[in-house]
Amino acid sequence: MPPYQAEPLPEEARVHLGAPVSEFGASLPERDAFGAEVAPGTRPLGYCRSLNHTKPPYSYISLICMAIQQAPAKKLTLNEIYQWIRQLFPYYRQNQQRWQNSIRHSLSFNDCFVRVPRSPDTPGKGSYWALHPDSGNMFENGCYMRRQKRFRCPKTPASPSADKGQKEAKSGREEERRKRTAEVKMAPSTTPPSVPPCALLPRSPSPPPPLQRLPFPSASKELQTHLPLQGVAPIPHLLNPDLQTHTSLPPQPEPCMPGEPLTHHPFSISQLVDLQSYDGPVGYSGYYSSNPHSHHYNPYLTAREESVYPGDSVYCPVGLSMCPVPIMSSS
DNA sequence: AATTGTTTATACGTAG
DNA sequence: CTACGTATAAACAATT
Ligand SMILES: [Mg+2]
Repeated sequence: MPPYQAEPLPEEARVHLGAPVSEFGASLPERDAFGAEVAPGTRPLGYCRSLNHTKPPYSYISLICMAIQQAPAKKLTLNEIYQWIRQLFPYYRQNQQRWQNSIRHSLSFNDCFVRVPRSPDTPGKGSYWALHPDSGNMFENGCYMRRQKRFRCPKTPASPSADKGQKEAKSGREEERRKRTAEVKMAPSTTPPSVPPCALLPRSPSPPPPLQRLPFPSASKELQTHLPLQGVAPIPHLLNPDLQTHTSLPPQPEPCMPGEPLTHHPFSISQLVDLQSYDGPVGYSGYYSSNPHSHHYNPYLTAREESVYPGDSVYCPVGLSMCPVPIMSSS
């Protein structure tokens, strides 16, 4: 038996099939791609793409950052991170063993995440995870899949003499690289349906990242404080109704209040909110560029792990990339 | 025992 | 091409 066997049937399935039985027991209001509440039975017919969630264009690192930053306390337990992600992105309702392992790995491996000892004697396992004070805004460039440089804890291990960086002299042969796309996954015969317009249309033509604050689906204190051991809705609402209305957005332009001293991590996820419950290639309001002479990491083109179920069509905007691409069109 | 956390190894795609 | 950032798997150790 495989190490991890996929959930028999993604809890998701049921949810989408009508029974609003969230994994939290309570009837969590279903959200559409834009975070709008979907009344039971009100779902548009074509909406039922239950198991066709494409992988959100965010690295685990960025997801974790978002989760942590939206938390009032700016710190979350592992499980809370899981929940936040799972809640927001239906895609992560599948293969949990897999991505959760990756999440753990990311937390440990990356210096930008630091472990914060748990409160005095709060019941529960594991400590909190927070962002390293100096990690800053790691995604300001708008590339959520790959940072230009990964934050390294300034601490130079061992002798501070530092001197030359004792780089990982790991040169060594990179070995064979063939295999590769040996067998090109024959797409589900059926030609991938043309990408839904919304998938390509920059929702907000607004140029780069205006750093509007756009609060995340805050788990509101309710969750935070009484984070139910298990079995209760941790994240009451993903979106503030008023926020969904794109009409009135920026409540506060500043991500941090004057009162908030030191370490603030402006994530500038700006329009990201629109991606809540990212359920397929909903319009990624951001930073795709078709700039020909610049190859940028395009998650849709390079998704390693299957982004969708076999047989399901996958919408993959092609020829686009993630990063803002220095388009100084102005010039 | 299960969850949480650390670590090693491999693979992939892009940046330079 | 190599270097780097990331994804994934897996083998543990630590904790509850
Ligand atoms: Mg760490």
